[in-house]
Amino acid sequence: MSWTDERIDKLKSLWGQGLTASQIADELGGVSRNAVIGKAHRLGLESRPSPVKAGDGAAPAAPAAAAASAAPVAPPPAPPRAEPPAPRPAPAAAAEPVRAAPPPRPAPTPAPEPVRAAPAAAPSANAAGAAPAAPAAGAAPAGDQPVYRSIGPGGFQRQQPGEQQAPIPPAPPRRLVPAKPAPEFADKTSLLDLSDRICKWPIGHPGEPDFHFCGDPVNPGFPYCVAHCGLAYQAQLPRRDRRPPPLPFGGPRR
DNA sequence: CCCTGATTCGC
DNA sequence: GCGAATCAGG
Repeated sequence: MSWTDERIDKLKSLWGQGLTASQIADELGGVSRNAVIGKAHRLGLESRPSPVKAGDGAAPAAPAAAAASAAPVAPPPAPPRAEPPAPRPAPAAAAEPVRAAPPPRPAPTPAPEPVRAAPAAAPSANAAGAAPAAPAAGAAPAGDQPVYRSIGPGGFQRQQPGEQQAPIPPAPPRRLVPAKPAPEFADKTSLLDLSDRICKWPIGHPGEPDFHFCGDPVNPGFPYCVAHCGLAYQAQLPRRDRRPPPLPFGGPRR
């Protein structure tokens, strides 16, 4: 396969839509993922966030590469690609990539505050109980008994060198109280209100004060109401048949 | 392991 | 110019 104008156009288009190189390669057929990437770069297409250099601008200077080519001439200090933070705003607006369109995932439950904290299972004896031999004031330990010094309400600390042990962490003086539903959410659909019959579409964001769920009756067979199904599900045609103007969502059930 | 994009380098 | 091989992070 060669890079005809058509194929190049398609590559540009798909690349611009955010499809991965693999997907584009599938779409085009006859080329490998590498070929797509190579071509894209040669075309000067805007690079996309790579898992390799995703993070901050920690420019990983001249990487391996040079290894193979036993470069006789020492490469100069070489400013490692002063690539600026690339303000890639992403087209987003119009052409939402049909495929990778991240539907506002039904937020996996916002973890409603751990009401019941750890059972405080067995931090093996907290303060009170296990402390070996509380030293009554001046109680002189007989013989080679280690000496303990109270370090507060949490426990004791050995004083003899060589016999060290992490002090027992004081138990948190907190009293755990069952969470009560904030009154201002009374009419909102909370996590606890979710069921098979009501729309679980999240409204707002977990952690925000007014986060709640849609709560409308579901589109039977779906976790969301009809309206939100429209947002959550988008028609996914077989690759071969996909065309730029994507069909409206809400296609027939599988 | 899988995936990803970037890069190199022989062709 | 092309793309397999390789790298490196998720």
